[in-house]
Amino acid sequence: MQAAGLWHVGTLGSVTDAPVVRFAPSPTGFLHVGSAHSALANWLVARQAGGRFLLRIEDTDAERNRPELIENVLEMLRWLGLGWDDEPVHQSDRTDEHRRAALEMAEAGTAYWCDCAGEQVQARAQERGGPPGYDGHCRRRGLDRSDSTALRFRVPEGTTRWTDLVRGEVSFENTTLEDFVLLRSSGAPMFLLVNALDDAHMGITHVIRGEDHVNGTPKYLLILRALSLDEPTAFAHLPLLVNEGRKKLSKRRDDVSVADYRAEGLLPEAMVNYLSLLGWGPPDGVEVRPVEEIIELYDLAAVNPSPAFFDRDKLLHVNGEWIRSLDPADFVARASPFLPPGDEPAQALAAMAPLVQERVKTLAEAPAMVDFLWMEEPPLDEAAWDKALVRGRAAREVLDASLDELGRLAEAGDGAWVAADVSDAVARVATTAGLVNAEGRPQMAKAQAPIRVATTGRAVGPPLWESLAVLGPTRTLARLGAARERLG
RNA sequence: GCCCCCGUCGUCCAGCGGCCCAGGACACCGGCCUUUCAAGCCGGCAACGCGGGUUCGAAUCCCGUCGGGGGUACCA
Repeated sequence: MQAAGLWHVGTLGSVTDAPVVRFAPSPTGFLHVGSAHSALANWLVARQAGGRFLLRIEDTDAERNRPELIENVLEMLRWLGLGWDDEPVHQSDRTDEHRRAALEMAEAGTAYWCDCAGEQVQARAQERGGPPGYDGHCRRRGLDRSDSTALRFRVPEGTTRWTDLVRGEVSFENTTLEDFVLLRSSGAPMFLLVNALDDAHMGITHVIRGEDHVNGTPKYLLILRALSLDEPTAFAHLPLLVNEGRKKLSKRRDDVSVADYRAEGLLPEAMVNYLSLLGWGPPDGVEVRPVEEIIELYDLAAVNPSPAFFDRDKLLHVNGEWIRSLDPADFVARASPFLPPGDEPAQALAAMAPLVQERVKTLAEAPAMVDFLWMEEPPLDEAAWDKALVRGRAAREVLDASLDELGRLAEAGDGAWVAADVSDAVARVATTAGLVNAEGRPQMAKAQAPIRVATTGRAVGPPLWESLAVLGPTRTLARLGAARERLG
């Protein structure tokens, strides 16, 4: 909340009191976690200060543009709960406007036409042994527009600086900036031009984006100044999200698709919560908390400028906490897309929900915890069978005694039984099978193992008494009998 | 190469000149609890890159150095 005052610093008056921010994805891939991180920061700032969070689709690259991906981006933002204001702006709709501004610069002399081919530029750079990049060859040639000329910005002398909310003062000597291209020879406007123009057009007050845009910022600023357009009141360059090799997260190497995380059973609350923790931490140290609180506490000025490792383990931990905090009915509803179709799986999960919630880190893990309840023959973990039934001590005795004790309980129970009675019966089984400790107490851990594998197919799972209570006497006894037979 | 940014436990975050022989979280290790597995609780391991300065006093300020990253397209 301390940061609230920041919105007013350097503004000219009451008009810009509430921040106007934007998320500007280019539809060249699925929304990835790095973009989501930026989108979240923008959204938080807008929601915190009663501002507006706008969307702009940067679709000016006709080559790589994949319109169908726009829908993925929007869907993921919706899933994350990062709702936007107004209709998304499509950059490609404003091309005429962009071109007009570029021509205006050509007219004013702040930009000039250049017919150098890329190879020529490179060759000259190599020849003079200097740094690669454009050398200003056409600066004074006074070329006219043609279908083989690109428009380049005439970088002025001086120093370009700005105050970054995350990084403090940042400055560039303009001599280190090359005369970059504004308009391709095809007439298509370039990213930097379009980006700056559209931000001005949309009245963006706070440009919040990844650190990879730092180097483009002086050019962005220079363009706005050449056109006498209003500059944003603040910039914030967020830390990059990196992989274990400390490299920027990339689509090729890393698991970055938000859609994939959703498919893995991450809760959007957990995703947003975890993302907020990269580069920032709440002042009170409470990490897992509702987004409403994060909105209140988030502060760009407190964001750590160094790169942050996207730690899957911690993400999963946060997700586990969120899953455990869910109301059981809500948990079942959210996990249902991960269940096989039909009423049975849903009912099985509902019957065991609280016990399952405590044991999974993702929704996708839930079905395997209760599949023995709806499957006629649950998949058998051979290693578990071998350990508990073949090599396990007194396995036959346990099964025999179980058939006996649980059979008696079933008869008394008239088709159903309760967990406490199952527990008592297994205690008697342990004693019968000789599984007792020095004090003569039944060793429940040992006794439950063969029964668990025989009835659920696995060595681990939810508490057995409750599991068998839901499974019911008929199926429990049938499976115990089958296991006994298989053992021989 | 050049430009820019960054540098506290393995990882994320706290620390903004004395409260720090550095705190929390994840991971890891041990213990307790316990019908398995989890969860929970208790405990442990583990960091201020290095060198100079400034100061009575530096993780905190300055300089340098080393290291890492990002950018350097008629991609966005």
